[in-house]
Amino acid sequence: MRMNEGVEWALHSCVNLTWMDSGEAVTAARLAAFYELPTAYLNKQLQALARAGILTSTSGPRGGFRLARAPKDISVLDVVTAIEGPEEAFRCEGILSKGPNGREDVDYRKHCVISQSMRKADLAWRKELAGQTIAEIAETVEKRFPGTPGGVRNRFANLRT
Amino acid sequence: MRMNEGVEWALHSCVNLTWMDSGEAVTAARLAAFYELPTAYLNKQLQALARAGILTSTSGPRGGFRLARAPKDISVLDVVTAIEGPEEAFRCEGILSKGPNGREDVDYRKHCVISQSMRKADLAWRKELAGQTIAEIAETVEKRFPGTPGGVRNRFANLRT
DNA sequence: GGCACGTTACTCGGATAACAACTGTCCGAGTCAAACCGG
DNA sequence: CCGGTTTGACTCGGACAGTTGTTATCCGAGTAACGTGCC
Repeated sequence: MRMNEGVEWALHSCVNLTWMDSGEAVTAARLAAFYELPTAYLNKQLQALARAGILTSTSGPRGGFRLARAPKDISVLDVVTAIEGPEEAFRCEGILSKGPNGREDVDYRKHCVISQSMRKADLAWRKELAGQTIAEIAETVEKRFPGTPGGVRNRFANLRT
Repeated sequence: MRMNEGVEWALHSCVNLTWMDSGEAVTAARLAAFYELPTAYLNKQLQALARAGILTSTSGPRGGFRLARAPKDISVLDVVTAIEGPEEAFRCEGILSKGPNGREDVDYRKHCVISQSMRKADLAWRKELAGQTIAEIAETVEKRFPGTPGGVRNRFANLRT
């Protein structure tokens, strides 16, 4: 049960985009170079964020990605879901239907006690992620390292893509 | 981020073992036949549970698996961890070390705000799983379907491996 | 000088390979039970 | 009849393939800016 590496990249990229002057797009190449990541693959993740409505993408010169809405309206769960997909980690295949008194027409994802238990944990996880926003993360970073926003803008400006 | 299928199998098998007369071992073949699962692969998962100290295994005739301790002392998290391993789903690779002011000697798994946020959610998930025991699950099933324990013992007895 | 147009370079986007992990299978080492043999 | 021994079958355990999902890469469609020429 490993989470996609792209989740970490996407979260960091979203936080970095928070600090850009609004209206200024950043290309996938620059976002990748920022952390020395593979450009094309990060682009793939950014596409997923764009499809999910978290980013907007612009083609051509001066194009790139920018946040589609205010950072306070983007939860960590939004980003995770955009990359990982909406389905939960635990897969109830309903093996009870093969057991004694098992029925094919029963949705064991809803009725199986074990499935319920796992779902409960999954909901707790999602709730925690939904309670955190990109804005809060950016704020916390700014408090601990006040020079960060400027440093990030500076790096993007001087990056040799 | 998909969880191993073996987690579902392992949980159901543990609950079924709860209902066996203590001291009576059940072979991997029977546990697998119960839900029409691939025997050898389930055996692999049961081995993991044995390594984790959740089950004890016995070789030879009349051998098989049995619970290593009381069901109330086996949490769902124990089973999940035995199959999936102890590491958390989100992998912080510490990409901040490649960014501006990044340091190689800093453990970003501890200091990165994003990593902390993901870890917080992971802990909530684990806490939820740790709060559920195999005994509680078995109890809930017994309350809803009182005939289950007897039915399970019966099926194991009559199973043509 | 201003505007329209063609060119050009740049960017995303999806289609395509390489790799790793999960899934599934097989056969051997060890073990326990039963059968057998001798006393 | 009883105990020790041998045999044999049974079970787990780890080593070995097949399949799916993740990681990485490449090239084309579209686009916006720029330069050019015309009015």
